Amino acid sequence: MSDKPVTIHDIAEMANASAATVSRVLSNSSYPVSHDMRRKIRAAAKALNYTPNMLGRQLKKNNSMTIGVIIPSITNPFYADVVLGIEEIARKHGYHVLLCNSHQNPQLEAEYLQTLLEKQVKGIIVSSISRQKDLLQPYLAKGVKIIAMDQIIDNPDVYQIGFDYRKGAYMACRYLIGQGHTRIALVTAPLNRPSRISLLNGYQDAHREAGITPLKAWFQESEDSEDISYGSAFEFTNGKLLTRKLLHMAERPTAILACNDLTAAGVINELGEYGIEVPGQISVIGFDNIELSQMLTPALTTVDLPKYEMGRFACSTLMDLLEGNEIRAKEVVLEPELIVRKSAAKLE
Amino acid sequence: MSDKPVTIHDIAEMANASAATVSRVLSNSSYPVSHDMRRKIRAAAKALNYTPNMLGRQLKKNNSMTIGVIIPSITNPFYADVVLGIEEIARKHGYHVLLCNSHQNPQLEAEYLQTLLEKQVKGIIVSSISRQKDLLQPYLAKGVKIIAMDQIIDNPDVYQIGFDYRKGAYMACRYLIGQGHTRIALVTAPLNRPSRISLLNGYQDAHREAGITPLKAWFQESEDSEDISYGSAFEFTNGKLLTRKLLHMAERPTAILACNDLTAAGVINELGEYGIEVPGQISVIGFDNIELSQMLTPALTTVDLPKYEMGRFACSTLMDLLEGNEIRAKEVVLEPELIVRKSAAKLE
DNA sequence: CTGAAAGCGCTAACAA
DNA sequence: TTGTTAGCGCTTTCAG
Repeated sequence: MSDKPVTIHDIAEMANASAATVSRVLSNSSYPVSHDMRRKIRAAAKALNYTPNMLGRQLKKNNSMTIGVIIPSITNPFYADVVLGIEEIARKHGYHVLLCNSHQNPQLEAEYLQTLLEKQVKGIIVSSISRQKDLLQPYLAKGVKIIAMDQIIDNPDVYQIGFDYRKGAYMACRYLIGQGHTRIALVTAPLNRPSRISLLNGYQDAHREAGITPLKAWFQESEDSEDISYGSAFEFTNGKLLTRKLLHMAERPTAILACNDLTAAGVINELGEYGIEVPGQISVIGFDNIELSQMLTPALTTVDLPKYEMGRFACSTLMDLLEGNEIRAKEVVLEPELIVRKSAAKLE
Repeated sequence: MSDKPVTIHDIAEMANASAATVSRVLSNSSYPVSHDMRRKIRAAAKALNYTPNMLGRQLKKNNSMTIGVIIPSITNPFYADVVLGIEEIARKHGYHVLLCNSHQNPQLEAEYLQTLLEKQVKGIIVSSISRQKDLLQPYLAKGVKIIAMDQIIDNPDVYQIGFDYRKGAYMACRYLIGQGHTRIALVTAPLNRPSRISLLNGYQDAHREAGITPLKAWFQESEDSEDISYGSAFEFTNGKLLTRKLLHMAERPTAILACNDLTAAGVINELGEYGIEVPGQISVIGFDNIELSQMLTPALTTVDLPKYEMGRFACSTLMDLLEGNEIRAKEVVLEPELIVRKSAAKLE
């Protein structure tokens, strides 16, 4: 099989043209080429079963038409949604996406960043977990455009797009309080990200506003662990573990807010194992509104975050940046929305 | 910011060396270079904050060190797992993965195939949904190595790796029959893929062997639809719809086997809405063993398919192929395993 | 051990 | 309208 691959020179020869002319027609340049020549070249290309070598073009044009996307894990449906949005926009602009799973590993994240640069990527969308502030500086210095998604990065040259986690948690708690709940627990993964801290703030704000002081013990944070890498089962298990702690307390809460739907699934599951009815005895609210949430029994009341839209928005902004268009805003915050389903109810 | 990017020539100048020598040390060639020269070049590279341009190297070496992966949708956790496995192996070999979501769209699949080739990818792992048999032929002719995953492709030049769906369904039915069930329904997405047909065969084989003839109406296949693209909600809804049909029949089944866990989730959900207890009144068994299955209530009894392993295996084989190693087998079938949880029980 | 030179496949001045 | 030429950044003979 594979002989020497066909190049524009082969086509040139066959069509009695020069490589330049071939390039002009095959790359759809606006450069004038006679109709006849065009035809001959197209025919030759087809006859030889020609496939353009983008490496050549890209090297010449210094543009790989590829963007990099770094996320913690594609196994998390939250990110799968985001990536879908990114990809859609990228495709529309003729860009490809190099997807990198950092597996919550800062080392890996740094490595990927480097490789992306070597691959001549001109733009990167990243949901970073690195706490290292200046990790991105060398890349920015080289002119790479960077969009931070979901996780804010403290750097004036980085475009930011995220959700209002505070407001989401605030809305959820307000809702519960409105339903008569005064004993609301917060079950969350470690507060090692700004988003999680905002979430806690929303929880506190809603309580303060209502003049309620929740027990310290109702705030349950799972232990910080490095290798969360593999799958959503980790979050689920967290939800179970923390719920168990809650149930072993003298003063049980009547409602539980979880930092995400996966965790909420664990909460509900554990409550089930203790024979506690949801929402009859304890109400549960999740966060994210991934598709899982409607599949649970009872269907999960949760805070929707427009994940797909965030992906689209992040990528649109990046495209604007790369194409030299005007940018709307350097910092964008997307609004959450409370999705009322069946897992939270009025306190009797 | 971004001036002219730094090249090996800049380094050569600074280190009083030639570009050739710089290349040799920076690409870790085994070519002999004096220790002193090495040091100087390394120092210069660091001083100039040099980043190699892989496009140059790859064009020269005619090897993009990238493989392509085409799957229906990353939003389906089944594929997310597979991709994780692929990526792990690719990384180990210094390869990158260009991930493409075909969205069940044969047109898109064909486009991606083309782009991958243009990007000089030398190997592709594909879970194809195209029914067009000779789609891959031109690519194979150009020497691209292709691995078909999960969905068998009828082409002797394509390496195949898949699951024994027949056996999985057979095991599930055997189990149910062993539990006293004789009225087992099969709820499935359209039989437009070989895997689904195998699944039906397994279902039939188990029945035949037990001397049971299931009602025709217990086989419920959802309607063929083109744009399933977005998310797992589609499968879930399918499960609900088909279950509803089942429940409106005079002769209800006592057990339901679903073609995948997402569908099974829909089945359980719909049964719940009808006030039917699982597994008390109707048993349910899923397929795939995605993480969702342990989060459902009741925890789903299901047929595990080693997804992650399939990804690893597919990629290992591809790496062997690309590195010119001996290949173990052209066709590999991975074994399913029944995971007994709580959603199927003895018929009282 | 080091360097000069050619060239991977393509595009873009510049000439004709 | 077409062709010639000179690279994009890198590797790799082939000479020294």
